[in-house]
Amino acid sequence: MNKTKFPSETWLAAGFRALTSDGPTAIRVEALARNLGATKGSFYWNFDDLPSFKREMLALWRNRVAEEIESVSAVDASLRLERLIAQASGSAPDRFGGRRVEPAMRSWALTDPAALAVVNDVDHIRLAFLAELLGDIGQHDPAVVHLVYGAYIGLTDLAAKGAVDIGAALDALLKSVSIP
Amino acid sequence: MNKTKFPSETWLAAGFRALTSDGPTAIRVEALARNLGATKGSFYWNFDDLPSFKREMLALWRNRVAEEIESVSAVDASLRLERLIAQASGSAPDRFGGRRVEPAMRSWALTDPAALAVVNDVDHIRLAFLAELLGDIGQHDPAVVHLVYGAYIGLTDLAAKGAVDIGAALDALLKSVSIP
DNA sequence: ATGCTTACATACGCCACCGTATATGATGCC
DNA sequence: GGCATCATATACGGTGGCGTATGTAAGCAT
Repeated sequence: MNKTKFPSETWLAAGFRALTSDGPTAIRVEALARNLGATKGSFYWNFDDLPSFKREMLALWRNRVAEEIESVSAVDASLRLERLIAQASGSAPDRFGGRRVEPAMRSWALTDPAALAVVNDVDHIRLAFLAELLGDIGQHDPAVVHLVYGAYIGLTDLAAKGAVDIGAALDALLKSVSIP
Repeated sequence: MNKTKFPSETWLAAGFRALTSDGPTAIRVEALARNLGATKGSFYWNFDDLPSFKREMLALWRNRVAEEIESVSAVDASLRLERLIAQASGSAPDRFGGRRVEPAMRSWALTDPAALAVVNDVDHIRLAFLAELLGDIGQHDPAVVHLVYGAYIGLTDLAAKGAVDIGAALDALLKSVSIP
């Protein structure tokens, strides 16, 4: 049997569930403890305090995004764009709450400077990679890079409420901006 | 001199300032009162309670969006798209917090069912209008309509943090999807 | 078996907030 | 000038959350 009933990963997963379902302010020690059937004692054993816990959540997400980009840049150059779209529109390999994480993180960034810093970091990582990919197919206009990324962000928001197919829309977009 | 020191519009404006700067949970009676130099007494004179106050905020925004659409649909058909872009990218005629209202509202909708209903309503209004405009220029693909709207949403989010020119990106998009 | 450490649980003080109940100053009316 | 009503202020009880301090049960070491 396991030694520890509530390891830090369990707490972090509960944090992401709270974030995606009820927003950043739902990340509260006692609420998480109730949901897990634990108490605050375990939380304060695993983490210094609530801000520290949030920092770990943000770092976790940032690393996951970086790994996703890495995994795409590892495939053959001619397949990267398709792969990127598949990853953006598919059921993301997201351990904590699926596609709803992206809107929740951006929402978080609107009010929390630490979250804003991480989201800005993530934006730079993805924009740089996207600029490279679009450059490879002859598209060098920075406005177009921003456009594609903006469309991705907006579509993840609309898709979180259903009724929008990210893949179809992004396909239409890339067909438009590519220079074949 | 004015008769009332803190009419309901003053409270609502403070509500929008709180929403755009610190998120929906910053809409709190005592915090608003502090910011205005008033006390809770005035708030509970003007509004039944906090949920009622939030309902008024949501209704106000919904009506403002509807008026914006109306104003665009009133101009000559050939100018509507340009006008729409100008309105989307320019310093919006927004009485409460400028362009930051849009991301804040969508953020609010992630956690509050009443806000979600209003945002969905607004989405339908704007998507219907956009489908009509794009149809006028021969673009009938629903995925493209979603794409353009998704780009608008995502770009308002990116623009709220600076570093992105909505107008340029939307211009590039419409150049791509139009069928001249 | 005794003691130390780990991983939690429980109990407490504190503060922020909501909503209500009550008080107070100003304004218009007669 | 007396009086009602308006608009706001003040005072209060109750809730829920944070962080800390303390309790406790199980594992391992010697």
